[in-house]
This record gives sequence, C-alpha cells and structure tokens, in this order.
Amino acid sequence: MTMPGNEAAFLADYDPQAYDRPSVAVDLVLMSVVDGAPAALLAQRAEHPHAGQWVLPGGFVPMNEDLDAAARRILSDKAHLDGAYIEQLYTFGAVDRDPRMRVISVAYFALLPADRFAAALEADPALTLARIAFAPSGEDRLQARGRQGVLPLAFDHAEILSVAMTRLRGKIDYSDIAFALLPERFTLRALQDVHEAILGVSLNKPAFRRRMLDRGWLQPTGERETGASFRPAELFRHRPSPVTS
Amino acid sequence: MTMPGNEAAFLADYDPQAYDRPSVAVDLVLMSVVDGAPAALLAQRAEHPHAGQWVLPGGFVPMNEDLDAAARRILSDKAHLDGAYIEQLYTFGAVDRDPRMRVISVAYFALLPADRFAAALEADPALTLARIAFAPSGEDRLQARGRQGVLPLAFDHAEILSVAMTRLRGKIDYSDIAFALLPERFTLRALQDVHEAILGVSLNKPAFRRRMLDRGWLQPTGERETGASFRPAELFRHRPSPVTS
DNA sequence: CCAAAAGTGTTGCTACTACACCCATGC
DNA sequence: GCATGGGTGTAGTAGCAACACTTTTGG
Repeated sequence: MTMPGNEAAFLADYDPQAYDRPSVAVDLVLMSVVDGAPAALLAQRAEHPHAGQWVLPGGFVPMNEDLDAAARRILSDKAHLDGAYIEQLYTFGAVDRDPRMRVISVAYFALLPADRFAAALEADPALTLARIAFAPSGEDRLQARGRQGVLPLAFDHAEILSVAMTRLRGKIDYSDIAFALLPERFTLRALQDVHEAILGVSLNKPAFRRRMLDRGWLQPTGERETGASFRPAELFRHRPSPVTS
Repeated sequence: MTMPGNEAAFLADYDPQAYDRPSVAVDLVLMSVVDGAPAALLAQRAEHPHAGQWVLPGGFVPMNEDLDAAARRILSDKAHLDGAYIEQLYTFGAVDRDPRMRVISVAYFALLPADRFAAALEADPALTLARIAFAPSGEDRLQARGRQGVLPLAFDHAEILSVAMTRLRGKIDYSDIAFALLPERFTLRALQDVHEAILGVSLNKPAFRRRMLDRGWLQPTGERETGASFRPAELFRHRPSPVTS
C-alpha cells in the first residue's frame, strides 16, 4: 500500500478495479390520474428474466452520467416523454432483487397530466397506462390493472410503486405537486378529482375550494370551461408558490 | 445475442461484466442534539483524496450485502455504535463527486441520544462530534464546527449534511423521531430543547407541553428528575405510536 | 322551467398559541 | 422566604369541515 506525498500522485496510483461493483439502475414511476384513478406507465418485458411481466421504465446508469440526467434520459428514450416534474424517490438495494446480478436501483417518480401519455402509448406498443388500485383482499397491497386484468409486476417493482404512491399521498396536501398532474389550465373540480384519486377519499367541495384559494397557488384566468351542459367553471392556472421560491 | 427459450438457461448465459459499473457507497449522517445544538459525527480523513478534511462515516457496499445491512455495518464498524434509529435519506450520484472514480453514495441518517457518542469518540480518535450551525454570512449554508473552528468537509458531504438537516426539520413535528435523540427517560423540557435545537426557534412552553401530551406519545413514569435545585420535572418514556403501528 | 354543477354564507369544531398564574423544590 | 423552573387555567385565533343556500348555464 503506497502512500504518496501529494493528492495528484495518489489519484494516478489508485486502482478503481480493486473490488467487484454492483450495477446501478434508475427506474421511473411515471404517474398520472386518469378517469379518477391513479395510473402509472408500465412496460412489458420482452426478454428474460420475467419475460411477459410488467416493469417500470428504467435503465442502467453509465459511468459518465449523473443520476438525475439518467432519469431524464430514460424519461425521454424509454417513455418518449419530457418536461415532467421529476423527483428522486428511494433507492432499492436488496441483494437478490434482480436474478441476473446485483442491481441497485435508484427510483424516481415523475408526474404528468394524463393527456401527455397519449404520444408515448402510440410510439411504443409495449407500454401501457395501468390503473393503480388497492388489492381487494390484501390490506394495503397495490395492484396494477390493465385492460385484461391485473398486470403482474416483475422484480420488486410492486414495492417501488407502493413507495411512490405513499410518497405522493404524503406530499399532496402540503406541497403543490398536484398541479403537475393537470394541464396548464384546469377547473377546481379537476383539481379536486386529482386529490380525491390520490388520497382515495371524497372531499367536501366548499372546504376544498377555499383551502386551495387561501393557499395562493391558484391564479384565476377569467376564462371558463366550454362544452358543459351546465354552468361552466372558471379555469385556473398554477402560480408557482410565491412563498417557497 | 442469444435468446434461449427458458429463463434458467438465459441466466446462465448472462454476462454481468458487459458494462463498466460505478462503485456504490453508504454514508451515514449520525446526528444528535448536544448542549442545545444539532451535532453530527464526523471522521477525519487520513488519506488522499482530501486528507485531513472531514467526512461522514461511510464505506463501500459489497456485492452480497443489502443497503440497509451495509448502513448498520458501518454504524457498528466505523462509528462503534449500534441500535440507532436509522433511515435512508437520499442518493447522491454526481459524476465527479469523488475524484478517484465514479462513486454513487446512498446516504442514511441515524439518530442517537447525545450520551451514546461518548464510547465512539473514545474508541476512535479520528472521530469528532461537530456542532452544526448556519454559516453566519451565507443564507442557509451549513457549517460543521469543532473545537478549533469550522471543519472543512470533503467531497459533497456538506450537501449531504444539509439534506439530512432539512429532512430532520421536516419530520420532527409530525413524526416521533425526536425521541430517538433522547435517552429512555427524559423530561418535557429536554424534549422541547431537542425540538428547539432542530428547528432553530424557541417554542412556547405550555403550548409545546400540551401538544406533546395530546399526541399520546408520552408515557408518564411517575418518577422525577433528581439533582435540580428547583422543582424536579416528571420523567416520561416514549410510547411508540399506538396509531401507526 | 328543470337538471346539474358552480360557487357562497354561516356555523361550529379542533388544534394551537399567548399570557397569566400557581406549585414544588433547594438553599 | 425566595429564586427558579415545573406545571395548569383561561381565552383568543386560524384553519378547516359540514350544511344549506344561491347562481349560471344548456336544453
């Protein structure tokens, strides 16, 4: 073991191959609210292991790419999306979570308005937007449901999904992330639907309305909804929190 | 590229060496409250890079060890401590955060009562318990202060420390983590001191008292403080939340 | 006019704060 | 008794939930 007198010499000597290293991946939980229910984008695996089962879009982190950059790259390459709200979620590192080899996965979650997924679903037939629901029997076990029924999730992706839902539920009523799930202009009813879908409860309309208005996050546009066969609601815009930033 | 018909055959064929992989480390933010101020355990680096500077105790994650297990191992081997409250914090993966090579660090934070650090400090002279304070000039930049003044932090460990403090501040008033910073039996005054140190504000005594009692986290022991030259306070014990678990 | 959903006024509850005060102990 | 911090009573305030009500549109 050498002990050179200066840092540059030490670095030149250093052997980065000295130990075996795990692979590092980034997995993305791409979430939205569709028809009053939380939904996540899943991809069907074409290859072993777990061929045919469903996974979160993900990929390995190359040597020269930051974690956040890898997340954005996967968002664009694997999910054909961009510009989402994105946030690091948790890192999953159980030894045997992937049968091929040791893979440590840094999970991110990303939020998008439901209509933004259309292009992605069209571009890649292996993608689907699954409804996330509580399993009827199990207590707080989650299920991903597609057209044909429950989609089996590969690896530990059911757990990742569950952590993402928990984080989302925890943040939705003190932060402004709900707006990332809505288009630029939206009605208060739509905002309430998003909250109800995430929290899984129904909320009192007047109370919700005033709570939101009091927080100062909503900017009235003066415009109104069109196409309704009843009184059209006002459209609001998200005013990025004047307090925080 | 082969495509065997079954999963077992596929796994046998799989070459885990196909791509370069980053190293994965676990770093621990070991926190406490000492004399009314937040504190963290730091180690002085003996070797390059950044020899002489201070770092969070940490180590690499071997191929056959879960992340949480690695965190506990480092707690016991590097910090000579055990049984702490421990929680995954965030994963830091900037490409050049370590000049030796690509290292992705999964940071954990651990909370301990102040007196538990004594043994660790005695066992390893390279360790110190630094006060964490806001830098006087900068707005929300943190400083680690030792006996001799500000301790320079190596790598991106100042940022890790800052994320840990933010997380702690965010959780302290809705979760019961504050109790992890106190001995088994403690007075309400001690609990309030912990809250005030973490939040950096002074709190109203009667309000704090009742808020805590109302949450049902406190179990009166009937015993009282000794050695005070005034009315001795009652000692309480933490009753692990009856609601959550 | 009617149905349907938007939007408002009012009331009451709960959590929390602020302030004033009393209580118990060592010296 | 007195200084010191522990502990309590009382009142006020802010946020929020429940309910009843009015308003505005399409048909």
